[in-house]
Amino acid sequence: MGASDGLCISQGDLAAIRATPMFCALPPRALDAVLAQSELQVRARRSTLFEQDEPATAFYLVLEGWTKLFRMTVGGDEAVVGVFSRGDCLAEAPCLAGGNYPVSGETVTEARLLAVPARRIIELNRSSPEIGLAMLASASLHLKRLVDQIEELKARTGPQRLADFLVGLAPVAQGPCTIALPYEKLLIAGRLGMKPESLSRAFQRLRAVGVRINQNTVAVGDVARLTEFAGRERLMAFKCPAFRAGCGSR
Amino acid sequence: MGASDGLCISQGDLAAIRATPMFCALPPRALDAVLAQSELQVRARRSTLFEQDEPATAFYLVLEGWTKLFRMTVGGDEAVVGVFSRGDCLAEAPCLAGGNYPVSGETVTEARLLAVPARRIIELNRSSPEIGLAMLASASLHLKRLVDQIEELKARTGPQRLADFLVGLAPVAQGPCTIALPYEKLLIAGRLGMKPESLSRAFQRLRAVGVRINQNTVAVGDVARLTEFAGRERLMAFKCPAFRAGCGSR
DNA sequence: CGGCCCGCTTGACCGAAGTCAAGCATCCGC
DNA sequence: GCGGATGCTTGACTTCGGTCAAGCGGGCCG
Repeated sequence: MGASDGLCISQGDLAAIRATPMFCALPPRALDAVLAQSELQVRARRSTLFEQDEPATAFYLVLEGWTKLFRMTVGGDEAVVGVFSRGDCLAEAPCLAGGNYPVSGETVTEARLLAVPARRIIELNRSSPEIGLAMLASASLHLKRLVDQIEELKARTGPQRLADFLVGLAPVAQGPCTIALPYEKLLIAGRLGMKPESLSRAFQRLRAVGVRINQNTVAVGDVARLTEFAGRERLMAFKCPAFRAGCGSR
Repeated sequence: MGASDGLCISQGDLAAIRATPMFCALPPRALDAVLAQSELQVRARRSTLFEQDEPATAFYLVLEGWTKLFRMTVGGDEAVVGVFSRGDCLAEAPCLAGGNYPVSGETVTEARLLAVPARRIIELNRSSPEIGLAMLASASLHLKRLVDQIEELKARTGPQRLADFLVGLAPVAQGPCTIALPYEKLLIAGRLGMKPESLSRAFQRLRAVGVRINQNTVAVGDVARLTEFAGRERLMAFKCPAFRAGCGSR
């Protein structure tokens, strides 16, 4: 809350900030003005950033660690809307639009964040209108991600969503690789819209397309094969004899 | 494409435009400037507005009729992302952010639309920065709607989603009412993330909470009861003996 | 009028995924 | 080391919802 605290941002963090869709188009003077208003926060795991339906007063840029956005459902379990890491921006749209947060936000690991107060940014918008467009660009990206998620939920099975998730994590586009799961399986399950039990079984099924799992390390035989599996038409994936054949112990 | 065509907008339409989250905060001079650049379109049913992955050059404001946003899946069927009517705004975020359309847009009935070219708006943003914030407000609303949809898909059954849909259409918050379905059942099914067959069955199940359907007219016994059903915890809805009892022919 | 197409409903069937319960490993404090 | 919490996996069972196929009713055209 201190006013002009000597906000000390490392060179590396600054580079990350500048790479953001939200800040990349900003002229340096405007960026400095934004940073001068912001606060660097270090948060423990499971720390609440904001809660759904609260008035949106600040948005966050993740510098290190992982955070999630989610909704509590009537049943008491949470519907995860997104999981974010370095360079991602949270809740900027409702914040600038002057509404309430449509979701709750929480850290899932220890995390370093940049908290940007809304009021000041709105004022800044008057003097440098690029800010408005930059935020719109960021919001537009979020819209796209949500649409992606809706499409996945509507048109793909659990194992396919998992395959897609792994492909997104893979360092190469084809050939073999190993992947370290970035956060707990419980959260991965939430992110993919299923229960932990289903995630377990989804991993089992992916053995048929060359995926081995051990603890939180995943070995992929061929990323291209995974990609193809993720995109294959619903159900066809399991009806096809070629895949059925690979299902036995091996 | 004619330049300064005598863009003739009725008083009623103008009122609708001013009621939009996107244009309501705009000073009259800026609004005039926007309208001067825009084009009034009358489209037949099933007319394509834009296609997914095309560069976004214009956004649309619906003045009359219905339009939908959707994605084609690999399997060939479409995942509906939203259905819009008078006063709703389509695709403004990617348009202003200078990206591609993340979805396809199409009219589902004959429709009257205002098409707003992107380039000119971006220029206008410089002289009146409120435009940026206004668009952000609109984008923020869309984000909220998408999150709502994700929550529904993840946490609710088909009949519950249908109940929620009907509640949104009902003119009262409690007591009996009748509702005319605004568009074809096929599209309703898509909007709710299910197949037409499942929609039929969902209507059947809602008989147990006092919903009767006849052609495209729905009679609701008590909207409050529907609302309660929509929010009830997953599965509980069908396990509860009180509801089971009402399931027989009656 | 008769034929046809289309949108919708119904029934039979099946696969996907949630629930419940048990089992197992790891990590932690005492 | 032990007891307990936590997170993950497995199995048996159930329900939801998709698929396929048939049937029905209305509108349209020849």
